[in-house]
Amino acid sequence: MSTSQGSTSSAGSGNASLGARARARVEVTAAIKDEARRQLAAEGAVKLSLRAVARELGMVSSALYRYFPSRDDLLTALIIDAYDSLGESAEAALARADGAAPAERWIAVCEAVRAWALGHPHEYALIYGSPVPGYTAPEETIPPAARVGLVLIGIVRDALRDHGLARPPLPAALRPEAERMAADLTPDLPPETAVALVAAWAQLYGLVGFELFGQFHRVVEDRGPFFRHAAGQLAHGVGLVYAPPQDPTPRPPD
Amino acid sequence: MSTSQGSTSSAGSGNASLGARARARVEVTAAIKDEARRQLAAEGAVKLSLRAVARELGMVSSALYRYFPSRDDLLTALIIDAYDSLGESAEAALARADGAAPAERWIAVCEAVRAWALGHPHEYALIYGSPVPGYTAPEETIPPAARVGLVLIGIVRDALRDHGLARPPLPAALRPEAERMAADLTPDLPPETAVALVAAWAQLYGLVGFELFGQFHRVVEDRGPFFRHAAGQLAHGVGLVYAPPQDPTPRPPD
DNA sequence: AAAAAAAGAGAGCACTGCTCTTGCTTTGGA
DNA sequence: TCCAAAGCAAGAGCAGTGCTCTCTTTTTTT
Repeated sequence: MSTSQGSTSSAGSGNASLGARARARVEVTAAIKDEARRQLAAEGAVKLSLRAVARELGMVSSALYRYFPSRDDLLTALIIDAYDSLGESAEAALARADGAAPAERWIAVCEAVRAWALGHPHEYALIYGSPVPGYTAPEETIPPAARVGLVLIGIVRDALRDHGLARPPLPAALRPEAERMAADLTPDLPPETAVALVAAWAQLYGLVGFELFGQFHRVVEDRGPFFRHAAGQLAHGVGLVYAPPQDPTPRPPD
Repeated sequence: MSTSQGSTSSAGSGNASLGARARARVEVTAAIKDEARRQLAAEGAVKLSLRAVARELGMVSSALYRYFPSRDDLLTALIIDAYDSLGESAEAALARADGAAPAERWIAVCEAVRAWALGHPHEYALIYGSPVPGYTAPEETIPPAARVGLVLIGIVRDALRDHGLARPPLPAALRPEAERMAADLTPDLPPETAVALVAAWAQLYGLVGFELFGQFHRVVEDRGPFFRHAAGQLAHGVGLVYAPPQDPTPRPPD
């Protein structure tokens, strides 16, 4: 679960070749991020206070600005780490499900996302909840944010190769956009699948968010089985089910 | 779109029978809410400042505490209004789609939710985004929060009565919970439908949230048709499609 | 060894939510 | 009608925030 999340994030690698000052810098930077992550996990992004972080680290608040030019930059660093941690969880789940049927692999990844979200609620809220107003995600968050999506795409790609895919029909109004999406995201997948995949991707976060943010309170109680079932339906929606392995390109049903 | 949203929310009704003081109170209360809503729409919940609201209204900040005992209480009032405004939009859309096929009515409501969200992004974030940490939604937000859900349930209920419903199979592990959910939420709908409905409900907010919070940036460009298609797939998922009108209780397919 | 770059410390600014005390005005009962 | 009680506005003040300056110390580079 907490694969790369804890402790001295990027400091562990080879910093022996660095001077004392540079080494201290990466260590202090990591310490700031760790303490900030602690406060984030404990109290949430809104209550994350630069002054409190500095206080906890025994430094004065202004010194912290040598490492992060603003509170938003600190948050951005945490966002990137959170995306990476979540992506790593998803990738690990996929690796563990190696060899399973496509729908099972899909469900495994969905459940990994859910588990990560339940284990890191405030970090999940930071990356998939309402963005802090006035804060616009900078470019460098985009690649880590894409990791889970890439995992899902990979599952579908493999399924197409190994088992074939059901292809839900597409309304005419959506066809141009669908082809654009397919070309941009998944060059080797049919447009119908690209659309279904993106929709399922978004819907997955609807399920997770509703559970996490309390919308299922007194509505869904036994949430594990419910989620698993819903994730299976999502898999079905992208065409991931029970297509005969011997027919690599089945015609769309109906 | 902005049906009950603007201006003097609860003040418009009959307050002629009230004394001058009481009348002033409802007026000031409404003015505070209106100005707060303005700031919320402009800057988001985090930047909503009691002092700024008071300043704008020409009063001193401490005076505002006579009307709302804390910032959270003001936010709660705004949350309730937002839920009601969204619910009203959904209900109005349903009314406009009167007579249409069940799936079309479903899509109309989904599109109303999306339109409201796009028109009131910060208010949407307030109610469906990450809750402000440390803030737990009080009881009085629950009924207004349920309005959209009730609209969706109504559509499905009508569809079952008038056209019949496809009933997706349910895994055994989910059956007890499904029956509990059906009994609590939709006494006249089958458990399979209750589960599918709740899942679709959550997934709808995944679609809306991803669009609103920028996750579709450079992924989905022509979002209107995409959303309409996805909403139609959700309708399909709850069994809302093309069942022969002459057979009121069809057996589940498969 | 001298110059330059980096880092920490502290004071200070403008802002926040919230509390407390001090007066003023409206209200309802005697 | 008078008067106490309640409601309300104002101001000062507390503890906290992000952030920016200046000044001093430490480390690195030339």
